[in-house]
Amino acid sequence: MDERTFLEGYDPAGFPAVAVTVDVVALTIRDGRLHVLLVERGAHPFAGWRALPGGFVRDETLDAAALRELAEETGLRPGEGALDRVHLEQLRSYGDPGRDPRMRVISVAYLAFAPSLPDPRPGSDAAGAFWVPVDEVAELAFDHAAVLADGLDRARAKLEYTPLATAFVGPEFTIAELRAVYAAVWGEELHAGNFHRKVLSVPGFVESTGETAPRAGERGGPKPRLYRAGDARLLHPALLRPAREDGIR
Amino acid sequence: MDERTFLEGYDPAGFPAVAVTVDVVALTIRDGRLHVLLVERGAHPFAGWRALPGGFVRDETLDAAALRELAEETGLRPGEGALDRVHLEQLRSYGDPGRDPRMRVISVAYLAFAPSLPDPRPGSDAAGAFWVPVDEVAELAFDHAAVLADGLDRARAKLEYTPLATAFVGPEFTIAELRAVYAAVWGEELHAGNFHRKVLSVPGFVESTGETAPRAGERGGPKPRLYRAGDARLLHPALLRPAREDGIR
DNA sequence: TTAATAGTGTCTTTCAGACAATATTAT
DNA sequence: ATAATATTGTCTGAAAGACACTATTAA
Repeated sequence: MDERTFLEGYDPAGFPAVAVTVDVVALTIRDGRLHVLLVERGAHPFAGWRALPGGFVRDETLDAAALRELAEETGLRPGEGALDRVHLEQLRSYGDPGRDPRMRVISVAYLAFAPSLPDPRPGSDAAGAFWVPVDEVAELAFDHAAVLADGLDRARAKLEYTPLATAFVGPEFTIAELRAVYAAVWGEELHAGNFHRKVLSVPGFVESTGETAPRAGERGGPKPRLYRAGDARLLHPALLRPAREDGIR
Repeated sequence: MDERTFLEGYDPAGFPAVAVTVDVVALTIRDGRLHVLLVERGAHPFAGWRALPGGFVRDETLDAAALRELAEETGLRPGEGALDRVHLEQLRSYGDPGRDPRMRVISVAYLAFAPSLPDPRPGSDAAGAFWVPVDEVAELAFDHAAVLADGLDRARAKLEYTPLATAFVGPEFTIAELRAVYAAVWGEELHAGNFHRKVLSVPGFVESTGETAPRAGERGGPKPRLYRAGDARLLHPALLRPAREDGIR
């Protein structure tokens, strides 16, 4: 039997029923605090609970499914600007039997990083969606609390050795804005002077626009210079996080 | 309708047929070279091609499925030693429509690191399995070449900031053996003296057994001291890879 | 004896982090 | 004027990498 004959006679129904979903950990920074996009579930199971936005995968790539879910839950449309600047990457998959009471569901989780997005409007399959500060997130449906925790770990780690922080700010930004991103994600203040020098010393992290902001901050100070994201994909040397417990045992 | 009523009336067959598989990138070091476990497919599709070991997920966790596939393809049994020392972690998932000609298949890929394992014996659903040096791997079935590439990237990166290298050696090892792991995975020689001092200076990476090897190397030299893996889960400071192109653009 | 290896010492350069100084701007 | 901020300078200590040296052992 050659491969063609085999495929023609192949019966896909011979496998156990498994569903595949994508769930998105969408992060943004508002008022200097890290927020995550949550929805309130309108349907069973976990009706009334908060959850990560997500849904079943259709005839599309996993990346496309994640972007589609994000667009649906935020009410933003691809091609209209805001969504096109979102950084999207796969986080990991979750598939314990019993994580969804309906049936076996494997969820491919994604991480999304965006500059401050507008308040979402309810999508079709969510009773509501909203940005919640990550340190105020209580119980979540399914195993979404673990997914969120993994997503935050990944985000915190990636700030160290990639230029990911630039995904949280606009196309032009000041060093202080970049520092605010690190402070919000890591949850600790950074020394302004050392941070400034360090960012400028990493090749390809940021590049000067030659311009300065039209106006200084609300509490005075010189007009800061403006920068854009550079072309580095890895930071070398990295911006290491201030000494957490050495070598987590 | 409450949640119980909903679940009782729920019909899982209402979803499009999707299959979920696990594929394993199993790495080991033999004769100082990094090898990957491959199988020769006996069944369509891609009959006769080489592929990563893997198969459909049953009623088990994804981790368990990966370990089971690894056991089946190597002929090793859990609980008998060798397999219990294998380090297993999820890599990422692959789900492009069309990556499997039979139907929509989402594959959750795993990375496995093991000390030198015996030659595998053929599993039930593989015509054969064998260790292949990673730099001699040619075409692979499905999108497994990309999966392998991602796995190698991950392995190379994790050597830098985790004690992963100790998963490639036995329970007691010499600094030179550890250095050989780094050399094999990174594909470049490391300075023996600096490596030695560096490894010992990272807290929790290795701990001395107090013993020395009964015999020196084949080409002379003093009897090296023996070490075990320490309790660190992250290396701090990290063992950075020798200057690849700065900040891969 | 020879050659290779284990382990240590030293020096230079780079970088992180603490601290200080100066200039600029909103209020 | 005052206070806060942007940016740059200086200093110390840690760490990476180059190189050298000694002691030990197989062949």
